[in-house]
Amino acid sequence: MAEHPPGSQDFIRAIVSRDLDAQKHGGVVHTRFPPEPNGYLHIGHAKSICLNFGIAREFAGGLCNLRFDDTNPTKENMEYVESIQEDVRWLGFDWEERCFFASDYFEQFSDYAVLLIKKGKAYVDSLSADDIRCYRGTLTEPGRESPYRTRSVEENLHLFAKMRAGECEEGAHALRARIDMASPNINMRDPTLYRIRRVPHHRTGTTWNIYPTYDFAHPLSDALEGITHSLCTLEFEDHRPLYEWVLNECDVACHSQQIEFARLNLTYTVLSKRKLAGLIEEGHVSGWNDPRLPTLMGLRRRGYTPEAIRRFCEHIGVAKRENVVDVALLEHCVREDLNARAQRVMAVLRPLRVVLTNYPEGCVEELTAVNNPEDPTMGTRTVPFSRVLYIERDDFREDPPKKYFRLAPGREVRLRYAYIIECVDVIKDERTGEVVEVHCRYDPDTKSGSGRSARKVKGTIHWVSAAHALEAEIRLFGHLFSVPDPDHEKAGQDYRSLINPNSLESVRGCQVERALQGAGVGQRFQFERQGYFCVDCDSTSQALVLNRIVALRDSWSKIEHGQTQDRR
RNA sequence: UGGGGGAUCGUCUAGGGGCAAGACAACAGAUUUUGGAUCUGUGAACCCAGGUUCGAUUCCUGGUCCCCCAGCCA
Repeated sequence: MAEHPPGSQDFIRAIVSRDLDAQKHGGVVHTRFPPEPNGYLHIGHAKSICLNFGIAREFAGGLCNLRFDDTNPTKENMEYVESIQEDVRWLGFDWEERCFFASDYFEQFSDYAVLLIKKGKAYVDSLSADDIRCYRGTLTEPGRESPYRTRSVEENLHLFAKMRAGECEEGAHALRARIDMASPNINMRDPTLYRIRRVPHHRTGTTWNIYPTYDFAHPLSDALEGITHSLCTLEFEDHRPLYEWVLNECDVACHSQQIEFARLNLTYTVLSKRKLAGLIEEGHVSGWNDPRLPTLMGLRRRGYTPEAIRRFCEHIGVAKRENVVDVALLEHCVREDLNARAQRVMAVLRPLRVVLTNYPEGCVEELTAVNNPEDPTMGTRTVPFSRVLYIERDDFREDPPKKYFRLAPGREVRLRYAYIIECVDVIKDERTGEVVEVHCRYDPDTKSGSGRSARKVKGTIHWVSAAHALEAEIRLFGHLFSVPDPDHEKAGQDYRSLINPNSLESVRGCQVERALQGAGVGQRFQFERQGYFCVDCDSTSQALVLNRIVALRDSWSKIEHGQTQDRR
């Protein structure tokens, strides 16, 4: 069921509801997600997937097909087909037995082309591509009719057969719709229906020498599959009259309705295939699954959950106006999801050695820690505690600023799940002045959960027992671009010049809690006070590697930044 | 200066002749053994000008600005 309250569904669902109520299309809704297998899916595609599959799921009897729009063999291949299938499945959608390919319909498309020729609605043009462009006119001037426009039906049939039989060179001819060269809509100025491409197709091999264009194949594919609502992005809006023309002239039984919506844009990233490919080719990122990329494989590797992405897609809605969604909303959605599900664990990214001078040497206590305070059914675990610990370097300041609640000389903090400690000494490197170790005294009466001490301290910090910790590499990601709208380059500016040079920081020598022992690739954790992390595919049993999915909200950093600004 | 779309808080999205709603973000407070989470609160918008109307963000007219289209790409 739609989770949208009545009266607040998006305009597409409103149309579907209305059509269903009116018993249009026999009272059913049937959508499709129609990617071209020429690249990998990104979060913008997720919006379309969630829309199409979501509508099918929400309305009784609804169905959604996966359909590969594989009409251009020069750009497409099976690797993309497989990765797209994997991504759609991962996102949580099921096309059941309805995975189709436009190439499945090539024979029927060809029959329809012949039908159009016979009706005098299509002709073989022998102008070159350049000439066709010249004849097309401009935005303000009408086009001119091709000299080949008046060929006889017989000649058109004959030439089309030759094209199909592979007897013509690429570019020698093209099949065009005979519509109106003076149309103010350029798409209606005798658009190309078929072109010659003498290259093997990833599914049909060398059986075809001609391939239909999107404008011809798409409406017919929809008709053949019984699609009721054909959802696409705004740039196809002025193709709609052509979509209608093809359906009408081919006299198909099913006449679906094309509805356009605005594609997704996200701050601090790019979503165009061209720009994403550029980032990879030029080595700005490591590949299509680089965790900084908004590709589904990148987000998956980073640790994003399908639930979070689906929730995000619900949040952003569907409308016709151009939009740029704040990436903070995406981040909010993962946090919301992972807060409820991720096991808590302590991990120190930048270790500072702490010695508890009054803690017995060689003693190890096993302390009880809660796995997820949001979900008691996740139980507890035990964490080893001993005389030498690591804490976060950030959690100690020799000269603490105002409102800093963590450790500093003479100050007290609680160690999470353990004791209150007081800093009694600071050991520095004599040459660099760097703090290398902190000496503290622990108060045995303040053991967590003992209830013996009513003492309150302002801060609680995480820690790890030096002797028991595991070492790990942890990758921190920032935005890929340093400006919120890298797509709107100022004049003379290239999006590449807006790349954030510090979008990846790899931190080695991190010390993580024993509980991470044996964690498998893809497993997610909350590192207390820090964020959500996911075991990367580079991780091995010998060398743990984790990605930071997203940091926890950090109100201290805001306070601190505010303080530094005030000091100006 | 052709055609097609669009314009509501900083962002995204609702609403539709009669109090402009929600989410994210921001800010403030409560709470807290995660400066997390949670809770409460605050600030924040109808592109402009006319017209119709008791009343217009909504309807009408005229502007302005933004996006898309001249692939044998999708």
